[in-house]
Amino acid sequence: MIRDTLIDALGSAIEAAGVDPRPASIALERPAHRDHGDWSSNVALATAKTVGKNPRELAQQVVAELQRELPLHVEAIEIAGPGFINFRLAHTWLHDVLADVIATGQGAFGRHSFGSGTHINVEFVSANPNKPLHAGHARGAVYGDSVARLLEATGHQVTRESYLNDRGVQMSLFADSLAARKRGEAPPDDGYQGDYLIDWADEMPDDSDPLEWGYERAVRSHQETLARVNVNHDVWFSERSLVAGGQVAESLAQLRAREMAFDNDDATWLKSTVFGDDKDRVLIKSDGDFTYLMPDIAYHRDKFARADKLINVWGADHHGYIVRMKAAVGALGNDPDDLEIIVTQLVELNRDGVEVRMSGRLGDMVTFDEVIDEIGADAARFTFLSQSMDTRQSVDLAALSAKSMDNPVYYVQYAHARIHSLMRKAAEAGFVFDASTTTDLSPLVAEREHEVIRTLSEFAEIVEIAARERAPHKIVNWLRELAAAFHGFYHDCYVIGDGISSELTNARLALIEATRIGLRAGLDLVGVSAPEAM
RNA sequence: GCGCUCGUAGCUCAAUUGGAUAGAGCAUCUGAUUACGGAUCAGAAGGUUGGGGGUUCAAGUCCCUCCGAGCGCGCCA
Repeated sequence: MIRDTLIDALGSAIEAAGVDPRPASIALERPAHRDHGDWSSNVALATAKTVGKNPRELAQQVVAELQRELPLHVEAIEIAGPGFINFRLAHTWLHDVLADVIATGQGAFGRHSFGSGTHINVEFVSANPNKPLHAGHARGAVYGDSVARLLEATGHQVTRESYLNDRGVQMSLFADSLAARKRGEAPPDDGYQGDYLIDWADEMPDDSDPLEWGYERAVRSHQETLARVNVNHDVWFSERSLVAGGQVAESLAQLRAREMAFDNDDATWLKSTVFGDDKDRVLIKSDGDFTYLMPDIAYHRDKFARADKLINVWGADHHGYIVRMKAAVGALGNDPDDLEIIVTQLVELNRDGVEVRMSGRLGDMVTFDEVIDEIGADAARFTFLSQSMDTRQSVDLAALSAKSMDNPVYYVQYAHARIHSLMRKAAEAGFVFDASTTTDLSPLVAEREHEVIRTLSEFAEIVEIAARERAPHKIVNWLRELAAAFHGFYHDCYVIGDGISSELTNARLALIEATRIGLRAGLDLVGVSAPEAM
């Protein structure tokens, strides 16, 4: 890769220039502005101080060494600003990139292996199994799944998991509410009021246990909804199974053995303050019941027995529990850093500028299914993944339901469909791209063509960063850039036609094939379909 | 009151984790096609990155302090 070539060259030049001490690492990045070349390094700036030299002077020395024998593809090296070293590359670089994309192929493009040997459990959704998923679950669901996709693409072994809170007061209330509906009565005042229970009661056979039947019905509802947006969990983990299997008791015994649990005021407490929590937390109440925390601890203990690292995707309203959950993990003897808790900020849903409620006890909520019905699975995934989970997201359903400019997913999918259309046209004209034969890429000299390849060249790096930072929105942004570069190319550069030589047609077919690979690979990572026609 | 997450163009959001002149889309205005799908392309305009101070070669990014927003703060789950 060109990146390694340049870093190696810089390293050698720094050594030859007699820099001492030598920098621990050499940064190489893509400048924000094209004027600053294709690649840039701030190594002179970063090193100057410790060496006691002026940054530009140091850059001069390094560049003088580099000039002795220019690295492959390098056309010019310049010093700019306070001491940046900028590399300007020949077109041959991009031709190599393009050939490499095609040789790599769709299945492997942008993939890495640095996660090999690490098993990560990604827990997400984990909604209470007593009502349909609501719109507020959507963001976390597609986010968790795309993080899992990114982890898989970087070599990790991944388990997608959802936790079921299937015991306790809420489940009894749920069963009572369902039973009441079955009798044609209103649910208890503190029960579940939503109309969905009327439908479920209708479906329920007369001789069924409302709790067991309702529980299974709710889980099935979650699974069916998630499947519509390409989310399929490997494990649906039952809280009841932990209690029944004795793992809660074992976990408590383990905490006691480690002197991380103690009795006080007729209750049993976790020493979470040892791990930075504000106060110790109750595990067993004075009435003898568990708090929610105790089974959660047993659950995380179980997950750690099955995976190396845990990722929990939580909604913003749960951020207050992060410290105590990590403390609990530490108390069990695991490294708290091996439990990564990601909080997704809320989504504000609007319809024509008016806010709609996403959840509510009375059942006046917008369900996840309704969102999918309204805007489609692809738009739902693309939209909810399009920005960082750190900030609150504002979404207008009316704008997204229209196949319009407000909806970037079509812009990207349209690029993919256009490529297939082009290939069909090319085939009619007798041109069929064949990846197994070498194509002469030297006719690709237009800036529009280079922009497409330059964007493709960034993909592998973007995938790595997106995976490490758990940031699928970076893939979404890259897809928009690639689509934009392609549409620009498409507009200015004809692939087939009277004035186009067969050599140029073949080279451009290679370009659009590589673009197709890129679009497909990126869309796969965010779980959005890549249609061949729209 | 305390804590967490934030505050970037009229709107919705980026910004390679400290890099060079803060970028896209939408909306607004102006243009482009006798050929491959106009769900397209090009251009213009739009900013004191909430305010103030600090750190350094360099700050939207780090620190302090105000202002504002969302969400939490139970022997509920």
